[in-house]
Amino acid sequence: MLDIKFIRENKDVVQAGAVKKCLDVDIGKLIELDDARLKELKEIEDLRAEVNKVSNDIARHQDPKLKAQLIEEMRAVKDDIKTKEEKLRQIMEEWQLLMLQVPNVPDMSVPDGNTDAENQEIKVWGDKPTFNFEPKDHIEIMNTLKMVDFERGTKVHGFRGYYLTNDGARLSFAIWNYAMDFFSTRGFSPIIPPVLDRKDSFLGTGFLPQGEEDLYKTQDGDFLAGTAEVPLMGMHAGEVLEKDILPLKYLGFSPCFRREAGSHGKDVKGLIRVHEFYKLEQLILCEANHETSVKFHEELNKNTEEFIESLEIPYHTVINCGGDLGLGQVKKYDIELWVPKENKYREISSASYFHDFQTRRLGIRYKDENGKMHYAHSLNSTAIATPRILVSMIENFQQADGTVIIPEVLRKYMGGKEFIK
RNA sequence: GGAGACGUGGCUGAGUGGUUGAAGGCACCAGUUUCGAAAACUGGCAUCGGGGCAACUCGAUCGUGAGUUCAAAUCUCACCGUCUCCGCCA
Repeated sequence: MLDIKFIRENKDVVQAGAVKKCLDVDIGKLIELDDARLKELKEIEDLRAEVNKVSNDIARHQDPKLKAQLIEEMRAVKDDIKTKEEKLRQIMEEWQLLMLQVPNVPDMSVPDGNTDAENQEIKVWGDKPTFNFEPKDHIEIMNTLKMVDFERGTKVHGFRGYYLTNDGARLSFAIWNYAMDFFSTRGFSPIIPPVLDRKDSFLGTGFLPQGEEDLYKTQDGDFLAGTAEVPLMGMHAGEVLEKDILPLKYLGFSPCFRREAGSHGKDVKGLIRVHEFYKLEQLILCEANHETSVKFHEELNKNTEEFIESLEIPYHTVINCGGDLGLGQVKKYDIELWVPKENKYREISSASYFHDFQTRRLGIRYKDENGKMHYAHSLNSTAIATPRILVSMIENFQQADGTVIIPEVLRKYMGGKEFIK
């Protein structure tokens, strides 16, 4: 949610931002509607002022005849207010709907483009492996090593179901534990949040109202979060934070549920796209300052890059084009890992910042030194997602004999083992 | 799931229809005092929106949303939440 004042004062900028994000939003129409809203509001407030004033008079006057007369007069005014309020209610309904559709303005540095195909590579790291044998895909390797069971996964869960078994499960724990240690040294407090959450946090983070079809919904009207970002942001909703606790840096660990509606034909095999996975998520709430947001955004992305580098997996980083940005995102970097058998990079991480887009919806504020209220800024980035990371890890580190080298930093979490065999 | 109690500002806590945006206390900020600090004293101290250069002014907000009334923190209803007891259960 953007500030309506900001929208009014920068309507060309906001409209251009929507265009850059390839979204069809009519800012002119919103402002017309807002004019009507303000006009109606003013009329109602003036009438209320009169009622308030006369009501006080009624309380003070003793003369019963005069009282009765004033009460009668106010009855008529009240009817007038009711009519106007109904009109305002209708305006507000449309106004709110439009306001929810207004996207945050992308940063200058965001490239133009419609889809992820137009994202721009800004960094390449590591050497892609060369094999002196025919490399296999992660499905075949993991099946052979009894690390995964897709058949039974599908039997029990259905489409996209999987079991991680034996070293598949062990390797997952190793990654989580290693990530916990790695990110803790960078000032992140670990949190295990609830992922079965009320609607509010989804609205606040921008996953609703758009995107409902990608969420699992319970019979109580709650939703299963597709990322810990939802409950981590909801955590401080409606709060006024002490400025000196900022920045807040959280490392959320949670299962993630995604319906993947509309991607039925995509990535139908393997561990790339599943309905249920686990993710460690970095999240920061910081003071409302663009430079600070930018600084932390770079830091979040660098954290994940360095985490991947410590695992020695080749990757590249892209800056997402306007059309590939979410409604609230100002700028986003994706980190993509090399997947040898597919001969391409696949997304593992996504780092973005929002300015006060989310915190305005959620009501997360703090007071500055001068006692002035501000909405905090929010940012988040994947730390690491399992089992997706296993795809590139397994494929990159496979050997001719079918075994897989365990990255050195993970070995102490795997009982000192060097290979999965 | 059954029964009951309750939800007031950063915290605590008065307030059960009429100048109550809300007493008192704590915390916080400024000043007086002090070499400095503490204590004491004086003053200030909610948020959101509208109008105004400003002083200021108008509206809204006492969990949330509706309702009754000329007038609601106070009455009614629904929802959300917290606590206590009983039941069930990991």
